[in-house]
Amino acid sequence: RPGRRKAGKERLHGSIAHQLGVEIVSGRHQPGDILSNEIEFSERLQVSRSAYREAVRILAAKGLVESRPRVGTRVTEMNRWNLLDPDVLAWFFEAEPARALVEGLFELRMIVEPAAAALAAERRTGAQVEAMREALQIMERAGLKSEAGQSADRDFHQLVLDATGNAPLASLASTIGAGVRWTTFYKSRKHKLPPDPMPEHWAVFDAIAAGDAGGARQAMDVLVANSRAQAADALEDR
Amino acid sequence: RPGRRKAGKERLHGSIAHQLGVEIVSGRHQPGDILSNEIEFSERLQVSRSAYREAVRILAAKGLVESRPRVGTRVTEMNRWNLLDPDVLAWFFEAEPARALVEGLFELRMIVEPAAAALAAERRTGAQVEAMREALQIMERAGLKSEAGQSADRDFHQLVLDATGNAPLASLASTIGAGVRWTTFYKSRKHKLPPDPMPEHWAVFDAIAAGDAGGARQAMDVLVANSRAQAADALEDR
DNA sequence: GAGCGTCTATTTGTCTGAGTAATATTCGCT
DNA sequence: AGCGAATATTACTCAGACAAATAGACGCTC
Repeated sequence: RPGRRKAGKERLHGSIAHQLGVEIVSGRHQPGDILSNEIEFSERLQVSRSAYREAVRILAAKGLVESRPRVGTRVTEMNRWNLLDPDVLAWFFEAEPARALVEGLFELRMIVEPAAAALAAERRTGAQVEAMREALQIMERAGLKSEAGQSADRDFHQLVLDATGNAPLASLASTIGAGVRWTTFYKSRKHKLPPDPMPEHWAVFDAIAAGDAGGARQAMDVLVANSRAQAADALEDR
Repeated sequence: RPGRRKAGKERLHGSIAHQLGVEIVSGRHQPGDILSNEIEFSERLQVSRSAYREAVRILAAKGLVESRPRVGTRVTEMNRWNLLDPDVLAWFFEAEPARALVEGLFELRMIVEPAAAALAAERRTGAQVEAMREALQIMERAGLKSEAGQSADRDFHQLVLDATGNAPLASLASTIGAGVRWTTFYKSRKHKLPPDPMPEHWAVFDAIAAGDAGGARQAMDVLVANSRAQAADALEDR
């Protein structure tokens, strides 16, 4: 009972996976490193072997480690990691993520989200348009500093991706959502308060509502580019 | 010891996760369904509770199920699934994947790969160019019907993504690679033999080697579009 | 001395059975 | 009818044993 780390609502195996995951993505355990054997490791963590093993299964499912008899559990090469797994990404952001990763994620956003906005403009239903409007209104009222505002922001982007009717594309949302969360977090630490992002959001909305694919692409491009610029500023600061 | 399914080199927990994963993505277990409790399920499968539990941890790590005390293990809604997880995708393709999923994946390829090719053209190193050339030469010699040829095809696409220097983007490769594999599989079943894809591949290569971003984007666009068209044909057949 | 099969020790993998913790449901009380 | 406590069900955690796989050492053969 020595206060397991981050013991929120996570189970024991989950919190161990969490802890180990962070230690891996932050470089505390390098690729190629072999973790101590199950018995030793579980004893050091003061948990049963089963709990530890279930944690390892979780990490293995995300590509972070690989277990083999007689060898042990080895941290895999980074190119085998499932970087688009929501948990893995969250673990990256928990420890300070490498600059290259953040830039890579925004580059991916710049590729995917404008294209998604264009598809959404062509395929969105009326109900989806209304849901988007509502999200933006909440966002406008609550402001980006509040939890409700940030949540509405994420909802909006998720709604756009859902409106594409493309499940794999929408699946990127959780990934990208994590990036957005991180950005807004660091934004709030900056003295120079960021420009109001609402006009850009409404521009995206208007184009999607009007069924204007090209306009939606352009508007989303502007939106993500600004977000990216602010993240770049935040990266400068440290 | 009643011949576990797909008992290749997978461990017991892995093969159970595999089997259950396929049953879930193929709709045999619908979202919202609750799996029988651990004791009953593990007894039905004739395995220990630990093996079954580790399998469930794997599925939970990929977002397919969710376990809670007093409720059981429930299949989650599809929008929570990690569709970009290589295993999940492989499970989809093992059972016949829904038409919408295949189309969605190709749509995603059409968005991502041309953009990636453009980035690769700007950033590739000399060594990467040589590796790409080699892959295409192997592909040319071995032909697409052989395992070596298909492997070289995958290598080429992977190399292009690696050359972007963008890790999250490259992480999409395993996903997209799975799609490519599936396409070539069904292509080979079609009577009308598909057009020779080598010229398109060389066009992509030439543009990347020349550092021509726009040309690389265009060439990759053509390549993926053709692949998509062939997949569409294959979908027609069934 | 080189190559090849065998043997062994180490590690993960699997099994069993017990007890704990969390929580949806039920029941009784107000 | 609403609310609070008891209950039953389920996953969760633990402990200890045995099985299977395999990297590396060893010894044998030629």
